[in-house]
Amino acid sequence: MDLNEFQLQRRTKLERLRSAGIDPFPAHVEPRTHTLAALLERFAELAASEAEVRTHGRIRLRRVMGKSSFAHIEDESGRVQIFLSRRDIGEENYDRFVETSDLGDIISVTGHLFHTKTGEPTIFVHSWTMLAKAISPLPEKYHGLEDIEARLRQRYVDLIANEEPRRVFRLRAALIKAIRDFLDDRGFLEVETPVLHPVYGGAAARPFITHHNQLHQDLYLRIALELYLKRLIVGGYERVYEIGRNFRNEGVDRFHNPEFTMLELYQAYADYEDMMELFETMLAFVAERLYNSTSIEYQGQIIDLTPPWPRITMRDAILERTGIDIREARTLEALNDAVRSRGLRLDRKPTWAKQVDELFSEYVEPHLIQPTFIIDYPRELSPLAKARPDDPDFVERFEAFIIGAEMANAFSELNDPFEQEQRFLDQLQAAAAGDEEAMQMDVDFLNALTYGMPPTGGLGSGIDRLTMLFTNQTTIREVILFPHLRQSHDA
RNA sequence: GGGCCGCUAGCUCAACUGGCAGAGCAACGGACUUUUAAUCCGUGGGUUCUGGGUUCGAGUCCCAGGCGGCUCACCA
Repeated sequence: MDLNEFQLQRRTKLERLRSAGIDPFPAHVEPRTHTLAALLERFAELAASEAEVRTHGRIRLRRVMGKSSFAHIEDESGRVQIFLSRRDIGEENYDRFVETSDLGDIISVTGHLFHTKTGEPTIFVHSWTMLAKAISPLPEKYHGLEDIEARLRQRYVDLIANEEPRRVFRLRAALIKAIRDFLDDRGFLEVETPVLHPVYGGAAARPFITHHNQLHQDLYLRIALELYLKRLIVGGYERVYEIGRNFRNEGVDRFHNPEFTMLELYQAYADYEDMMELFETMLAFVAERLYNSTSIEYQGQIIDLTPPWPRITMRDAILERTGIDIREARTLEALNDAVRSRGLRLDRKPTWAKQVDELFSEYVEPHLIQPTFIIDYPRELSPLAKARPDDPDFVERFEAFIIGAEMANAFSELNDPFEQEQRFLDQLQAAAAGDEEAMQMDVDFLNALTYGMPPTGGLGSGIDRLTMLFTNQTTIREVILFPHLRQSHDA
């Protein structure tokens, strides 16, 4: 380790402790009688009895004033002031505090509780010990750590210095627990399926490739959970879900990280309408759990998650925003003509369905701030979804949008093995034509369907984006503890 | 990947059209037994992201590269 000036100073203090026979990283810790929050909660009672308490924490503020000192120590639960007096604690103990402790050190104190004359609840320290000497200095006590790159590369420092990320990641955990509770109560079984896939599928995305040395086999990190969960529906579990990491070899931006957490769930004897009911109910449940309300605030706007949410067909949504009826303009040429005649600016896509998707992304999606279900997608975009009986160019699929971002994707699952085979063949053709995100043929999945999969509704939802919504964050990296960054040269 | 912007002390930030690299916090030394981002006096601390170039002189201008942010493209 190369130590800078500050670290060398602290190491000298550490050595001073050692030569006084004190281990700056002791193996044994006397258990605390209270966390800091618990001390504050029971302060009146504890102060009145003058009971001796023991508690631990990191020194966050330190004010040495000659023969007495104040400091604030912090643990996960909170922050409390401590007071040390040279007369009361003993010269050796006191001087050791002044000479060897620093901001950032983790210490243990015993003492009784009292109010200072300004009324602050304070621990009157009887004794203190070092639990872990901090060698590196903390960021500035008032501004904390603000440099975004430093915050992400050294999240541990960010979490010490800044309250906001601590709040966000507690809420993230509460959100995931709320989802589990909701699904468990509805009779869903939580399962775990492979991360390493011999064939990737279930989504349109490019995979990460890895290799099993012993088996001489290339494997893909999963891009979706879908195809294994549906195998379980074939197997007879009627309600399954998995919350797990997906990996997609795509760009990184404020809505995308190469690895991200996905919820997927499948329910037998259900369709996409049931999935809409489930999703809107689930998010309202989460909001109630986290905020005691089905309305939440996001970036200054009130987002009302109260069910039911509006359902708009993709056709109507596009018609409303652009005046183009995709049921009229049914070919790529006709669609391009319509786009051109209205003077809309749009990238050219190779197929009708992709052009429809482009039109939607460009002109509709950014406007979907309040929760909205967009339903009935072009079949080509959805190779795993069941076609609408009344119009087989469209499928029974919806995506849920909130704050202009896709929060869920769901369909009535295609369970006809022959049609599924044809859809895979269409994908292979697209791949041959240069579509890098086209799906692979999954022969074993087709085999599973030949044993009969009940009519099933399936839904996927990005946990990271839900967390953004529920923690009022504008970028995904603020809701992922260690988001992906390019390798730094000083790392 | 393209465009634009940024990178200065441990942290938060200054430094005019090129002219001695600074402040606050933190640190170190001193004063101080009820402070609250303690206060007061003093001191030290720099690969100005890296490497080239222009210039008497570069944090500042030019070229190349690194990392980050925003944005466009792709994706959830």
